[in-house]
Amino acid sequence: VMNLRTRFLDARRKRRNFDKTTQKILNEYFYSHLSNPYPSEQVKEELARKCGVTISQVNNWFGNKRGRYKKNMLKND
Amino acid sequence: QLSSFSMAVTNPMLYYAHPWMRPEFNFEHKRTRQTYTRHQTLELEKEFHYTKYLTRRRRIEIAHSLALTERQIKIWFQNRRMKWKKENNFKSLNDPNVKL
DNA sequence: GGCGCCATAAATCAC
DNA sequence: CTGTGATTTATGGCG
Repeated sequence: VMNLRTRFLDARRKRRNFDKTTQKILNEYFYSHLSNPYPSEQVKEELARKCGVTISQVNNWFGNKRGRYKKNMLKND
Repeated sequence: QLSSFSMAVTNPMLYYAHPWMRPEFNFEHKRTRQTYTRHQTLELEKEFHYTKYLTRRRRIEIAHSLALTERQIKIWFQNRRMKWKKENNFKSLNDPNVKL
């Protein structure tokens, strides 16, 4: 569609899935804080460090997780 | 019959264990997002390259020429500034241990 | 008192 | 086709 312009600048193109350890750490935090899955900036840094990813990636992960978890709840109650 | 979504909007506490799971908008007018055309994006990028901040007058001009609202232009520039900041901030040594 | 920054939602993209 | 990490529109709070 409009993917010619960003064809060389888009980080979506070189996306790789996180490894199992990273998934485990993030999921553990998420599910053990289901009542409020919004880590503080300090916790985000800690998670990023432990997972070996950037803060932005942690933000992306939680954003996607919350949205998709919510959407899934809606689909099957 | 009502879908679980609209039921949830009617009775949020009944269907959602935690507040953050509650939808932002109700079922009938659910939030949608307009994707801008290649031309619109291109023009906006061009303008951003010229100035990071828009005057009111220029904002009106662009809004008319691209068939977008002033609000959309304003927000686009805000988002673009955030992106710009993100790009140029991470360039300058903030990462202790990030691979490639 | 609107404007910019920020965290975030939701939709969409690219793989 | 599905899943998932990243990016694009859009909101609301606060300064």
